[in-house]
Amino acid sequence: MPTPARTSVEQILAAGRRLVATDGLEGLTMARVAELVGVRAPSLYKRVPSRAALVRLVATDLLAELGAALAQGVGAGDPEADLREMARTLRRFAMSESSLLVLVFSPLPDGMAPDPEEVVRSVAPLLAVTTQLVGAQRSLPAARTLTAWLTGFVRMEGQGSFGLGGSVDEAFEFGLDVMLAGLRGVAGVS
Amino acid sequence: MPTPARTSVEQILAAGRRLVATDGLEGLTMARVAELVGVRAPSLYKRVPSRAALVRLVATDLLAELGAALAQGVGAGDPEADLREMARTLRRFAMSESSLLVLVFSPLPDGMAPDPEEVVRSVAPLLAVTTQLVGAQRSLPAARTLTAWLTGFVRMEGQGSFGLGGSVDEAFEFGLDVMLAGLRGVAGVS
DNA sequence: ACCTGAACACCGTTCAAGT
DNA sequence: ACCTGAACACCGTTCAAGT
Repeated sequence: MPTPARTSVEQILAAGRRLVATDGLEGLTMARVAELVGVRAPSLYKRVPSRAALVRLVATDLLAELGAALAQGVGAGDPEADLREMARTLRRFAMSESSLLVLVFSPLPDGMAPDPEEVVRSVAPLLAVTTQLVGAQRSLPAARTLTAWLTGFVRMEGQGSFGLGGSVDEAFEFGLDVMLAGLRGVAGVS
Repeated sequence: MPTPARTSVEQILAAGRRLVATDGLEGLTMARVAELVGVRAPSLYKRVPSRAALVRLVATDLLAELGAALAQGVGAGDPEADLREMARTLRRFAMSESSLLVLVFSPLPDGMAPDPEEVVRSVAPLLAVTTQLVGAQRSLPAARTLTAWLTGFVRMEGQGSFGLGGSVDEAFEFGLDVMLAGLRGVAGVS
């Protein structure tokens, strides 16, 4: 006699996301997720193969959101303006979801890292802009330089690692100036 | 009747470090540490207040090692050469201890992050060089730009996030060129 | 077909009891 | 003074039993 489903992957995902946001990654336990969706822990395994898979689901979900935000701010202006816009968008996103950042810009145990395909997709807008800036041959190292700086920066900011005082806003804009001046410089030498 | 100590903080620290290196942070459990040092888990609490404190100890230890390596390569040449040297030293260190990287360049749960004082000390050589490059007023944002890029890069490399092919060595040297050209550029405008 | 309680092997941590 | 077994409250996960 089939009994009706009492929850769904969507509900479980939302509960997982809420727990990571409020209590960090270690706050996402199967028992607490189950409680939030109104079911017992073993039932979760009908929808999700493991806790690691659930973490991965939340991370991928978050990354897709970031990718959508990035893609939105691209297109109109010149490449430098586009890049500034995207960088600020990424930082804004990271700050608004700072408690979830651990899922996207940090190393996760095996099996919890977000879907690599989604990673590539979310970074695509950045790669498009660097191609315009430094040409196709150098676009890959340029995008890597840019993403390394960006992810390093937002992780440090989200973690509160800027402990020496001074304006973090200023440091971000300064960094943006350095990146653009530097990309201009190496592009000119080519 | 006092019984002789059967282990030490040093042994416990070494065991913790070995476990993180081989099995990641989650592989460091009190039971396994105890087994490695030849004691039962409860005895560890005579030397170390908690697992979190032990993780923090390992992280601080590792960071001190990095700081020593950085300080070593500084001094002789011009500031740009010093910076290149230090950047490569940091990357080499990160690669050689890639499995321990999670302790130094990643967000850790509260209470596990390395001693902030040690963080400041380890970064001091970098700050000294950026001061020479861009002047005292801009040295803080410059150092932040640099460390953001460096930590972002080594974390991505250690995590294997450079999945699109291409030479990672080249991307690092390219990034170094961008940073130096960029710092030169903004310094000139001052 | 889904949900449940019971169970298993693990955690970190505390503590009374031994020496 | 240090070490230990036992215990506690928690994990993730499996599974037979219920509906």
